[in-house]
Amino acid sequence: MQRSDAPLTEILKRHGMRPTRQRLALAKLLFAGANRHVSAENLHDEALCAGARVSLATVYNTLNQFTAVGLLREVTVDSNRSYFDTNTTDHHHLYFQDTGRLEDLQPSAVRIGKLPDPPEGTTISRVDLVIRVTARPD
Amino acid sequence: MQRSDAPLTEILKRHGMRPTRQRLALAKLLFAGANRHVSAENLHDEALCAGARVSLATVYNTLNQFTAVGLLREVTVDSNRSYFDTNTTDHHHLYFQDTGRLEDLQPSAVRIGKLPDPPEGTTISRVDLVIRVTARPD
DNA sequence: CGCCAATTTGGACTTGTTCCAAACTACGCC
DNA sequence: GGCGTAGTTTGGAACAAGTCCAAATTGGCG
Repeated sequence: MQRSDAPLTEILKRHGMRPTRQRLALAKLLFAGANRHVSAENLHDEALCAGARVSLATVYNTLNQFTAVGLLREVTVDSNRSYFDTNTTDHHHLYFQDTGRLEDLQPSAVRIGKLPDPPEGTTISRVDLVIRVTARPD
Repeated sequence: MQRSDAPLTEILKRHGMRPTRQRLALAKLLFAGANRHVSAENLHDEALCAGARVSLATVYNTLNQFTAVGLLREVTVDSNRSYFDTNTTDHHHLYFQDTGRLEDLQPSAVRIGKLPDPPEGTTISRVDLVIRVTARPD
């Protein structure tokens, strides 16, 4: 509860969430280091290993709340599982179909040259581009 | 069983599948008219309404088989449900987040100007681009 | 016509996720 | 520092999409 949790506490408060033990533990795992891609089960396991007592239900709640306030972004690459990305800036993804691994692409790595106008009465909320790769078949 | 099912029968055979009553009925719904996007439940309902006796399990089997042989293509836009697209040519998608509606974009509507090289030992199997739109908030 | 492998099927099962009511806790107030 | 209460957490039930399975059916060939 000491150490550098202060900034995390601040972040949670700023988004209108109480800095509970569980949210802090998850936030620490998510935002402590480099950007990451996690699934709920995935993060739950990690939390337990790290000694945090958090239920799976809370992990789901928290991921959804973080996403709702913009701390996370959901990435749809697999129709059986949700992935959450700690990188909420504009970028695209590289997906290894064989392993399920997901990586960010530098925004500069992809250039979209032309997009259609959105249909009348709608606005573009996001443009997702996913490059799917498999092990070379040789 | 008469009429223009002959071509459908042919298509099934050509892909190593027996032209069963169920597969023919589903193929007819899928390939008779314009390109479509369907989910399993969705197509099952439609088949029942059209008077075809097909179980949901068979709809799943058939969609997966059709996809495996390249008659359909799976589109991943929603992490709770799989969509299948009868348009297997190269193109992208427009997704109405409010309604769940999915539309094809003309290949010419989007131009991807630059793509990174795939990592060593992998090949790009597909590049999926989805434009997500919502009702304009005004 | 009859056989056999391919197919279909209902129902059980699995997996990912949400729901719920009861227990717990952060935090403002005195 | 205790208290009260609204916000949180939780285990377990509930749900939904999809797969599996063993038994029944059927297409196609001889």
